[in-house]
Amino acid sequence: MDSDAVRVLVVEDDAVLRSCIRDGLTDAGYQVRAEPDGSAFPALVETFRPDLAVLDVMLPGSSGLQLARHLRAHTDTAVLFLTARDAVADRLAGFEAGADDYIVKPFVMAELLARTRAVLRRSGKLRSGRLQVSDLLVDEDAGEVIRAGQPVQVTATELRLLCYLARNRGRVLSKTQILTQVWGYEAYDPNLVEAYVSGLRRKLETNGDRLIHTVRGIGYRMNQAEPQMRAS
Amino acid sequence: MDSDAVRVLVVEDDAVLRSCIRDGLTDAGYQVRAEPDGSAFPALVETFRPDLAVLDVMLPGSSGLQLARHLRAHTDTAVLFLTARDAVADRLAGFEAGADDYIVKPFVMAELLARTRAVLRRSGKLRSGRLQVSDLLVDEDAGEVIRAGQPVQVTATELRLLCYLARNRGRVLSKTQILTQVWGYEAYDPNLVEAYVSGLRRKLETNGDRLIHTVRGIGYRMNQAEPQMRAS
DNA sequence: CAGGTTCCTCAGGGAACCCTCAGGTGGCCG
DNA sequence: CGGCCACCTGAGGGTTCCCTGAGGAACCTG
Repeated sequence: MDSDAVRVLVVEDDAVLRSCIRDGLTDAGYQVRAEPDGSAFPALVETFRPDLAVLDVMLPGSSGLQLARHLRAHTDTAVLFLTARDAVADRLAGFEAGADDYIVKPFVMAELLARTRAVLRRSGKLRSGRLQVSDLLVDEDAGEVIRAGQPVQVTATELRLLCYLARNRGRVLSKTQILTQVWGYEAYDPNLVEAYVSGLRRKLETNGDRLIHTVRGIGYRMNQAEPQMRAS
Repeated sequence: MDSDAVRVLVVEDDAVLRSCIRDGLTDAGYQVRAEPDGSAFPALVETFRPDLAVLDVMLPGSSGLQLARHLRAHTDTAVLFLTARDAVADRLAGFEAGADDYIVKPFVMAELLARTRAVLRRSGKLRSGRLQVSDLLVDEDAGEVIRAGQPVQVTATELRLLCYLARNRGRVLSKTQILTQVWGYEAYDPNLVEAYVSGLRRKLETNGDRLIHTVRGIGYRMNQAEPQMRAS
């Protein structure tokens, strides 16, 4: 359900180790996809769009090095190798293929997590401002709003307001609150908020459903994401 | 040329190892400053402005961890620890202090260089290789820009700006950010950035499509041209 | 030293945006 | 059912922001 989470793609043929890594990364809050081999790799990269790939070097079928080169050529995905081969030449080959880090088995999960965090921090993948409410995606870093897959153009002020609402989704926000937090005003001009909510609604609620709810006499509220089946 | 080189600050108390590292990094083309301890550290950070710091953890006087925290708090300098302590807890403490990588002695110079390159590439400090955004190809080393197969001549400043935008594609960059990162200014003269964006657009957007998007009230953004195949 | 290129500043025009206002709309309560 | 009040929304003025051509200063280059 955390679709604003950082996505990690794991490719490891050892089943025990694979589920171990998956659980560890999942517990750390990442959205994880674990594969036993690289057969579906290019397609997965397209659809899953991982921020980080944790790759075993020795894989049935194709080498992890090939996968890394594919990532480096086509994407900005970070690469972390995970291997039993401890020779210096192997490590150099890994970095040559574009790795960001290289961990030798056996390892402890804590170090994998620490290195994962370090790599993600450096590559700017630890997203701060990226919020999702149902089919609305607000990317504050990119200054971009996407509704049902379609990008929507909003102004700077509209974006600030939308971010504030999305961050506090599920809570009712008074107009005074909104004014002080979004505009920094002390003054109280409720119509300013009303006007901007109106503008946002016109741009976002094209298919009729209500995103920003009016709570009469109190303020506005943006609903939580629909209660879907929580698999995890 | 040399003032353009990547700067590396080494702090290592062992004299033999220190000169060994210095020579290796120097031969690799870096501008190196080597210190036996952290006594002059804050001043050096100010004047030398290193892109990367290679720190020994065990130092006479202050710990390398303290130096790393100082860097992390005040600068964007990358940190690479270099230590004889091989316990997992030590490594975790290193990453906790904000390290980008952690190498255990003894090591071979080739691996230090490989990891150095990986860290610098990720932190955007390395003028490495080619950046590709849709049909735009930027070769920072050769100072070459190719758009739709046709070479485009750009000046040195235009190239730096273009690289910075391409490296941070997908996110909005404020003019202040651009000024400090591309020009190194503290001052705020937005028109300087506007003028150069204007020039780049004239040279690059000859076929009408927009490469550099202006996000009014916020800054500029170069889109990462990837097919939106996300089936929700 | 002359010529060319590059870097930066300046200022005018134009467009986008922010906010206000006023009339319209719809819910709530007597 | 009628009045009141809160909310909605289209229009417009003032302002800010952005683009771009022109030009001087500084820097190579021959």
